[in-house]
Amino acid sequence: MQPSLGALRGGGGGREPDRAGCGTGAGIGATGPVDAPPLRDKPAAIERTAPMNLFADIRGAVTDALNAMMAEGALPGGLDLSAVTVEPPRDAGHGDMATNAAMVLAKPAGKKPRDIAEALAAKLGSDPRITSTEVAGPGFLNLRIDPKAWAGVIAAVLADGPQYGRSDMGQGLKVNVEYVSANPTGPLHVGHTRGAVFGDALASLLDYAGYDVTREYYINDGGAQVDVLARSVYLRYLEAHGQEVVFEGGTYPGDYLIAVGEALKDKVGDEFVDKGEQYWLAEVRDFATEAMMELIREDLSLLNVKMDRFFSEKSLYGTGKIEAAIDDLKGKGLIYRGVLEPPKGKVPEDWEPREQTLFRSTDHGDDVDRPIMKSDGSWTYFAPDIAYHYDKISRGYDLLIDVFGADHGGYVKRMKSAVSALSDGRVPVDIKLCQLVKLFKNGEPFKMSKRAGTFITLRDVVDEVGPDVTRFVMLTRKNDAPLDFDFDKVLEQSRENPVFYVQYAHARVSSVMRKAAEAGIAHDDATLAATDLAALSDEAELAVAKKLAEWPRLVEIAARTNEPHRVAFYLYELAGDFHTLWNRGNERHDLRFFQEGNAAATQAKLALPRAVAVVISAGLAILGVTPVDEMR
RNA sequence: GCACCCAUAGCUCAGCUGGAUAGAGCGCUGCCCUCCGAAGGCAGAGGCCAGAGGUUCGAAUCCUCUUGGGUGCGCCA
Repeated sequence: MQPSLGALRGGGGGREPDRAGCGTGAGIGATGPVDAPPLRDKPAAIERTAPMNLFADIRGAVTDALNAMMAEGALPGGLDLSAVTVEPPRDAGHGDMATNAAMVLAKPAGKKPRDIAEALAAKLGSDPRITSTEVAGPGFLNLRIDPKAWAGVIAAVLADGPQYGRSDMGQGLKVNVEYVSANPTGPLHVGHTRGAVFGDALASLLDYAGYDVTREYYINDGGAQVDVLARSVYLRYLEAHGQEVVFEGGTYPGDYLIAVGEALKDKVGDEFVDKGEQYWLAEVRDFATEAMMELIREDLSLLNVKMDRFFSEKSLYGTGKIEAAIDDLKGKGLIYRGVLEPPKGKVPEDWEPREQTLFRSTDHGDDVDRPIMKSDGSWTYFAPDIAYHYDKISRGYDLLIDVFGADHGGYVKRMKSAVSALSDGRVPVDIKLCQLVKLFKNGEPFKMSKRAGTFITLRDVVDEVGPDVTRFVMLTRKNDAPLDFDFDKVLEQSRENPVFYVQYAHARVSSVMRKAAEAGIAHDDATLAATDLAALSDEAELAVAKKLAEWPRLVEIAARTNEPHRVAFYLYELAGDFHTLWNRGNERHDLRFFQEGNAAATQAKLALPRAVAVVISAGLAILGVTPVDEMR
């Protein structure tokens, strides 16, 4: 396929800061520290029976044993067990799981770690799932797990299906994820694409982890940039009436406004021609903004991003909402008239002391107080955003997440301080910054045209590589690390390309299942789950089963840190373990999934690859990627 | 000047509320297809985790400082 990136869609909106524009400039982003976990004493909104989570189960066995030791006096009572972990050891030679219990409890218990470990080992020895225990290193307790337990994991995956890995960690807490929030002045570009994919995957991840998630888009339709948009559309409108127009500084010359100008002509005829701005500005602004939002919704739908709510900044004006939010702060003594110090070192040329209305954000962790009103009496960008977050808080969210572009790093502290002040510190807000996306083609930097208003859009990218590849690749880096996106490499079919590698694993499973179907072997999940899985004993098979056992744990870690990229990396690892096993079948026919002429043995072997497919599908669903049944 | 982010193998990057001998891909060297898709797999070489202190039983991870790179810094959004 020959890429057709030459046909760039023009676009405005590249100049003014845009809260979601990951690509609007070079920038190392700041991600605020993850806030304290939300309150956990609320009743769960949704009753869920958590699916099997072997690591959590074994941790439960460990804490039960520790509690018993406390009850028997082997340990002092009232120890805090929250720091006790059960993890896969980095070195597989150390066993299947390891707990740090003895080490973290040594000091508070006033005992030697190895003594605690020995006693704990004795208690755990009676657990049928634990075949051996070993005290090692500074006080680790290494556990070996009965192969039957791993087989149980496979059966659980097949029984739970896509629900395997779901967590009740979120306890139904309400979380609002705000993302994209691009200015309604043009189509979405590559930078927005990353924010859109990241926010959407994060929302899905949190849902999977048991939170009650709302996906929300804040429309910046209240500021000066929509006036610029209106003037730009007006020029296109005049053009549609046959006039020669010039796009001077501050207007958007992008082609995408031509159709809007024509549509405006169709609607109002020549009513606005040669009229003063005061006559048409408000109406053209509304018309243009609505057209841009329509465009943006279409762009989002190309990526299968579906918002629960679009929140208009404009709706905060003239409705008393901004005033109400500011009044709330005023009531807390956080609004005052004052003069800010000039920035040290680099003083702007036109700087002069000026009294303005300020928010005492320093009381809530900011470095300087922030102006909320301009000298002409209108609000700054910050003021409606305060009101917007006040609205979110009043809607009862337990946790807020904002996904911004890296160029909004300087905005993080004031937003956090505003939410802290408005909610009296009750509602945590985590602000995730997406770094820029660097485009490449054939390994060469893909330069955007210098011509004003020309850049690569979301639509360009999705048209070129498709929504699945776009989404997966955007999640192959941490949000705060810059991302290289090579139009050729992301379509390459090699291990280097994680999208392919994961999809290939899924396709291989589908291939085997097709083969089983052709041979007339029953291979539904219930049948496979009921087979004798004890036959799975090879190292490579157990490695895959162990990786499947980690999935519920991985989900919780990823959700706790608000880092959906962890899901993508996990799937890559799972696919790798699976490919290893697959290839081992070349030499060891007994490790093949399809056992020639032996339906029962084949069924037992098929359980594992089928479970792999289930988890890959579940993981890809979080990322918003469709699994494939065959590679083409 | 201040704030925030980043620094891990030659290159691109993971690294779990602090855990044992720091991992993967690419590249390099040597292997594996009469057999479920070799678009794959196995093995090897390759590291003072930017530097220096500190906290800890234990630090790539937390704190302080330094160096290097990036971003932001009163009526832009």
